[in-house]
Amino acid sequence: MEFKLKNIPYFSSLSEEHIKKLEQISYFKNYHADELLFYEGDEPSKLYILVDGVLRLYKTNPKGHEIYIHQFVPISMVGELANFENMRFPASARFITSGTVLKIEYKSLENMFFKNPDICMEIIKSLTKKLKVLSNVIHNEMILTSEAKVAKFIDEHKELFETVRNNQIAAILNVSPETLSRTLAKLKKSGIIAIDKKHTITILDESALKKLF
Amino acid sequence: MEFKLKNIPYFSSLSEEHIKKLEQISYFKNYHADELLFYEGDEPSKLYILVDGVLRLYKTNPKGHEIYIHQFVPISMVGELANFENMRFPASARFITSGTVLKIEYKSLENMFFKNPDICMEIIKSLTKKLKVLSNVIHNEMILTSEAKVAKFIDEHKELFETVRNNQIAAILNVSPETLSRTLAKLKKSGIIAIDKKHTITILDESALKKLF
DNA sequence: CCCGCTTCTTGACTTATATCAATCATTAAA
DNA sequence: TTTAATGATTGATATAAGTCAAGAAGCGGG
Repeated sequence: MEFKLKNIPYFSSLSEEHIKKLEQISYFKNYHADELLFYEGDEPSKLYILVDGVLRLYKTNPKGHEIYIHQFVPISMVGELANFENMRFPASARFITSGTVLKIEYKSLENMFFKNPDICMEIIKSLTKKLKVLSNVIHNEMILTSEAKVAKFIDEHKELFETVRNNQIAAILNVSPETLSRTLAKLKKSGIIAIDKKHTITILDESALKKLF
Repeated sequence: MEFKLKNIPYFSSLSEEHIKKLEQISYFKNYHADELLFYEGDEPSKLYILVDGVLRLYKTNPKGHEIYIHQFVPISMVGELANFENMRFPASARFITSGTVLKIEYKSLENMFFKNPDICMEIIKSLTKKLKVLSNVIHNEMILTSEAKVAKFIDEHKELFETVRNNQIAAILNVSPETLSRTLAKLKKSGIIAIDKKHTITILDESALKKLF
């Protein structure tokens, strides 16, 4: 697939001239599934824009387990916090599918970039989106119990639930597969949901489900 | 105390004319300690700028306990996520000391505000700062153990440790007072820190302390 | 359709931290 | 200075979730 700078919303307002300049300080790179884009603790030097594929952001706890934070889909700016604040990446990023990122030399960009109000606006939108994501992570992980997390996930991502293995759902929810299994068993027993052989889920009592989170 | 719009960094670049307009859609309000500025779940209609006092941001868990998120000190923009994203406040805010906020009618502001590149820049800075805060909250609460939290707090906020009661430190760290007490006892016993009668803390083995988080 | 590999489930156990309760220590008020 | 109130410590117990292990179910290739 061929990617163009001007098709990226962040830069759609740029003049031909600016696009040219941007081309000189950036390039596209392809990644295959499971490849790391950056690792927690790395010093950033580039700003990333995900233009293709699914990129998972996660942290690693002292036991060496992956703690799921978020999954990016195109088109998303990635790693801006570390670049803007000149700090190390607070999390790692790994491709779940194959994908492509635009890598931009951050230092060169800073000047020409932040003067443009349209781009500023795009950055504000991107930062706000990310703030919302983190605010949600905090809510899910600090406020909700495992049962509440599962209930919320079923309510909000029924289709995802039916397409990915329980295994992966447990990873996304940061609960063990055993806990997920037990929680689902409990929800089934209390008549809130039903799951058939084909892993299709039916919400039998939506209000009871919502009450759980 | 008398507060002026032009002394607020977010607006320092505005022309006299714009300041006048801003004055028409904003006002200062004083709060006393313990007073709520907004409550989790409220619909926002105003953007807040804390110009005086200490404002605590917290969430409430299902058991009714306060979960500490962050404490704002002047000058900080507060509640921008909820306003920008047109969502309910994801947390509550309560004054710890008496304080003052500038309240700005958000809708009126939106137009004149986001056009100005200087203000955009300030907003980006503010959002980035907040992103860093949340990223840190996630790290502290999802990755660190209680012991690690305590160790990190001692390392980073020695002075605070010595001025506020253990009670309050426990609240800030989101651990129970008992757990804090036990953790401190453990650190003392292992010769990493010493605490005297006056609640003065001495770090005896800094590298061992840092290794804990 | 059967075999072997994953994934899922279930039970028993572990662990970190909260909770409850009693006592001790410190501070502030009388 | 004595006393009441508040905060800190300590031990015992509870709880939610993770871990380990074994068996069951589902699935993909021959």
